[in-house]
Amino acid sequence: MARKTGSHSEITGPKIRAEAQRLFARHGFAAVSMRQIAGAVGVQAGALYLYTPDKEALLFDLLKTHMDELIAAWHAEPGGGDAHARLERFVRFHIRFNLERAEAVFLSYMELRNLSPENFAVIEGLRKTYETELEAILKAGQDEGVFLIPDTKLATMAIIAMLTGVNTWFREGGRLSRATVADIYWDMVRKSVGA
Amino acid sequence: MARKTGSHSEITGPKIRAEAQRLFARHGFAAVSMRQIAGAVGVQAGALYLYTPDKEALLFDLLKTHMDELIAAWHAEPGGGDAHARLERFVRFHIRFNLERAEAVFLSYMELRNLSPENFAVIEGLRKTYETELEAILKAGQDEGVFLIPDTKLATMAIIAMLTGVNTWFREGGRLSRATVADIYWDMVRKSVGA
DNA sequence: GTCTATAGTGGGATAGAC
DNA sequence: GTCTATCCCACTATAGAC
Repeated sequence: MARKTGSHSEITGPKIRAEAQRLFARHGFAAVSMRQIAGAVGVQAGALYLYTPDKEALLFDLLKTHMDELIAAWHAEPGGGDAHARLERFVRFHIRFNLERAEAVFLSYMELRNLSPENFAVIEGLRKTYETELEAILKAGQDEGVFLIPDTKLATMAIIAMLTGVNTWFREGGRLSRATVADIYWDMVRKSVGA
Repeated sequence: MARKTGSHSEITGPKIRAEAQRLFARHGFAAVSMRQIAGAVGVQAGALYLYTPDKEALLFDLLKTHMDELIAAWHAEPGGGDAHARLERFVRFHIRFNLERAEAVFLSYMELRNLSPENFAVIEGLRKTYETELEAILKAGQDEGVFLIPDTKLATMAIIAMLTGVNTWFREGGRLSRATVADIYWDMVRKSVGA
């Protein structure tokens, strides 16, 4: 434990990603130096290049992992039920998952500009995949006659923006609990689609 | 017109702000250099310091001006009417104004981190002022009995996030016109507050 | 696997000529 | 009011010792 050098590849890799995520979210990708990340991890800057080919690849890894986990977590939720029940599950899932990973969510909205065009396209594709999950629910509800939605594409974007917005103001220990916030947002979403 | 040097203080100042806004919005504050801004304006980097004490002050000026103009433009809108009519005006105003100033809106959400604590507090105060305008409408509607809102603070944040989200996907010449988008969003907002 | 040292580049800001 | 030139510092990434 006291030694300063040695083999730590199984510890250092995840630690680099964790500290990079924290620093990028707090100060912005361009404003954070590799030296800062190395300092937070407890290694020298050069050592980072054993784990990532360059700074942008580190960012891409964070965003890609986040999007993959988001989609996997949604697929792991119980399915079935009518559109009304599925929409409620989506709303509660989205708020819960995003609040649990506030830093990663923040990054995945703010730092897309710093990706190469190829990497940008990958993340955008995953985002689209996730949005399509919500749109499918809205379309199903429209077909079943339980929702009244003028445009399902716009409703998809509107609902996701509204739900993701919770991350910008929610503070642990504030006036409302996560559960209460989710209840209230579900009430607004439900009404907005005419259910 | 052909001379390369001379006095242009009335042209150069606004040009610096315009190019800085464009570049900051496109690449991010930290990723844009003073040399880049100067190049876009057509002057040397040193000349920028006749117009701004430093890079951060340039950013603050852009954000402050935007927030002042947003609030002034809202106050210039016709007032009066019941809460239902005032909410509709707010929804249409917000979408229209934000689409007209997409770069400034983007900056005012993305680059707050790069302000000093004092300057950050100024912008946040102005944002709060604007949000309070919407909250007052929602409270009035709740009192008049025309809205059914579980929590006016949350509804305020939800509606603003939803409306501002239009900027992330709207493209001129796309499937829907601005007017149609505003109609659809107004429909969703109206329903979400139980009107 | 991590270190030290450094190459090479580019950053913000300033001084002084014109 | 703008220019050129420059100070000083920080950055990403790499080379080579241990």
